[in-house]
Amino acid sequence: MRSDAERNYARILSAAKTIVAKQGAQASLRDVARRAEVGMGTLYRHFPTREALLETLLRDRFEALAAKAAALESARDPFAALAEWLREFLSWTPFRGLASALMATLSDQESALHASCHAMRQAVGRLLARAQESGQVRPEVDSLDLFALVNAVGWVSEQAPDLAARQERLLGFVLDGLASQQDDADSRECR
Amino acid sequence: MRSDAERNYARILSAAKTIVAKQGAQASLRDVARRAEVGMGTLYRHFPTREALLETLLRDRFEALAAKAAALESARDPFAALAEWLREFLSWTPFRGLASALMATLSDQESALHASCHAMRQAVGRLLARAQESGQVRPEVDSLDLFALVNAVGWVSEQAPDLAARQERLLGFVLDGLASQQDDADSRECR
DNA sequence: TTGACAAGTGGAGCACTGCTCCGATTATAC
DNA sequence: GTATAATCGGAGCAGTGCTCCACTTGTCAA
Repeated sequence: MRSDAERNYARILSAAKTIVAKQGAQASLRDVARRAEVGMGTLYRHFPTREALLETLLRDRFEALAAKAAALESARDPFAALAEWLREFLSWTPFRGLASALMATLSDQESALHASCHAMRQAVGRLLARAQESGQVRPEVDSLDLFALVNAVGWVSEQAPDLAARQERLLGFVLDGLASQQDDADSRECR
Repeated sequence: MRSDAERNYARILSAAKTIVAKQGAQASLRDVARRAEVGMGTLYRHFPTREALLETLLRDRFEALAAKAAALESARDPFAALAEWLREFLSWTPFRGLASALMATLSDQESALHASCHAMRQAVGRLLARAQESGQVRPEVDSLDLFALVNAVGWVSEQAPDLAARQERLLGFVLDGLASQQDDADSRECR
């Protein structure tokens, strides 16, 4: 890559990081270009779609989360490991619209983000399987359920500050819902 | 109201219903005006904000849901009543972006939608309280938790058709998470 | 050191958006 | 039939995503 191209690439990424953090995933790309002191053409040359830009911003973190999941696979308590990973996942909210972007990549195989978080999803899938094998999580839960619900909690947190403050609590409810249940609806009534 | 104004009001609402169902809450208002065969000025005269338009589209349904909640207050099994209401709530997905719009109204007291669904939220709050009094739902859950989680499930369903197909299932997990828990994390490990 | 030239740049331009404004129109009351 | 206030419609403004291409510039062989 030519040296000026490399410089611009870095400038764009840096500008995008700031602006996306402030305005969310729907930030104006013109604003990004402006802040990077670069033309629209240059921005689109380096990042042909908005998603490509977001993917580059997120890639490192996805890899780190995948690694974290891999490390937790050997933890003593599989359920606690799963819970820890989910908390870690949710603790990092770089911008509004992340949850939505992540859900969109599930069905869009072409998307840059799809490939980028595939490894992460696989790794957390193994965490889930371990928790199920140990009998701590309901067997009918699959990793799509898990991913959808944790993103749902993330989405709620994006909606308002007072909801973000409840994130831990909501995740707790969801985790309890995924955990193996001793009672069914009928026996619950008898308590 | 002048007769031509009344006619245009109805035309706009009818057009909005169709277009919002197709394009979601972010539908182009120009499209709505075009379909209603009305100028932009006319549309904005009747509905000064996009929210005002959505609110009018939703109002009837909110009232019906509030009534349904009120009716369920005398049900025999409070938990089943709550579950039934939540299922009813989720069964009606008039357009993409509804969940987000509803969450936004929570913090925005000025919004037309805020007033419009206040009664509904109060009614379902009473359903929740009954289920808690009967010991079927954890006492620490409040109606904001409930509203947030049910909207989160609704949001997930908006993201992809195969996720919409899991709506019942996801709601089930969430409901089990809100239900009174017999076991804590330690005892779960022993099973 | 100097061209040659591909690689890279930047911004004008198009079609769209939300929203405002105001001259033209029209339903209605007298 | 006319006065007039209510209503209408679309031009216009500032913004958006994205494309296109004339121009500039870094690189490298001569």
